[in-house]
Amino acid sequence: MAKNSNRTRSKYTEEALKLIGGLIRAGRIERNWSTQELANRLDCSRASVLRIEDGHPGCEIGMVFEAASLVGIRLFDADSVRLNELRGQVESRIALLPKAVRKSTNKVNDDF
Amino acid sequence: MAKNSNRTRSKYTEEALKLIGGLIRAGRIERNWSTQELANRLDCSRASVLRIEDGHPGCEIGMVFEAASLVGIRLFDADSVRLNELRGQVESRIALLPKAVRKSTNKVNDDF
DNA sequence: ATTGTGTGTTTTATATATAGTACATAATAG
DNA sequence: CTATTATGTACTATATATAAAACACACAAT
Repeated sequence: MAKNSNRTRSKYTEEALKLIGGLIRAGRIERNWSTQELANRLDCSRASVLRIEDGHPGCEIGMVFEAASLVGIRLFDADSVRLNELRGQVESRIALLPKAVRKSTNKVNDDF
Repeated sequence: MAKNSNRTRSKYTEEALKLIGGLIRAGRIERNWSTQELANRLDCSRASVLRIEDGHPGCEIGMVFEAASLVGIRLFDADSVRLNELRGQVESRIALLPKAVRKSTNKVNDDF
C-alpha cells in the first residue's frame, strides 16, 4: 500500500488545521494579497494556497508554515532566534533521555 | 511541472519544524514508545515517524499534528474547545473582510 | 451593460511522500 | 558479556499532492 488517504484524525488536529488555514486567509486578505499573489510569494500554485487556507490535512507542513510566516502569523509566538534557543533546549533534553526505548519485562503504564 | 522539491524556506520555518520534531521525539521517548509504537498509533509507517521527528518539511501536516497530539503536545497551548473558540473568532473576522482582494490603483506597500 | 479581476472547481501529468521490507549498527536488559 | 531489540538508512512500488491550465461565477469599477 502507499499513501493512506482515509486516515482517522483527532478532532483537535482537524480544528487546529482549520484554525491555521483561517488565520492565513485572514492575514492574506488583510495584506490585500490575492490567492495568486500569495502563491507567487510561496512559489507554489494557487490551488495549493486554497488547500492550505481550507485546512487540508495532506498539505506539506513546510508550505503551510511558510505561508503563515509570510502573512505574519507566528505559530510559536517566537522569532527565529528564540526558536533556535528552544530547539537547543529540546535537544539537550533528548540527550538526557534514553537513546532507544525498550520494552521492560513488566508492562508499561500507558494510561494517564 | 509537478511537486517542487527544491523550495526555498525561511529560517523560521526550518527551525519551527525542527522544534516540533524534537518535541515529538522527546514526548515519544518520555512515554517509552518506540518509533514503531508511535507509528502504530498514528497508523503510519515507522519511516514517516522518523521523517516527522527529523523535521522534514514535506510531511503531511495532518500527520505531524496528530503525532504531536498523541504524545501530548499542545501546539497551540489550548484544548480543543479553546481552539474551536479561536476558530469561530477567525471566521467572523474573515466575514468582515472583503470577499475578494482587488488591486488598488496605487502600488501596495509590501516591505515592512 | 461591459470589462476586468478574484475566487473556486475541474482535469491532466508528474514528482514525491508514503508503505513496506531488509539490513547494519547501536543500545539496552539480563 | 551476550542476546535482544530499537534505530537509522536504503531500497521499491504505489497513491496522491502538486503544478498548470481552463472554466464558470461573483463582484467591482468604468
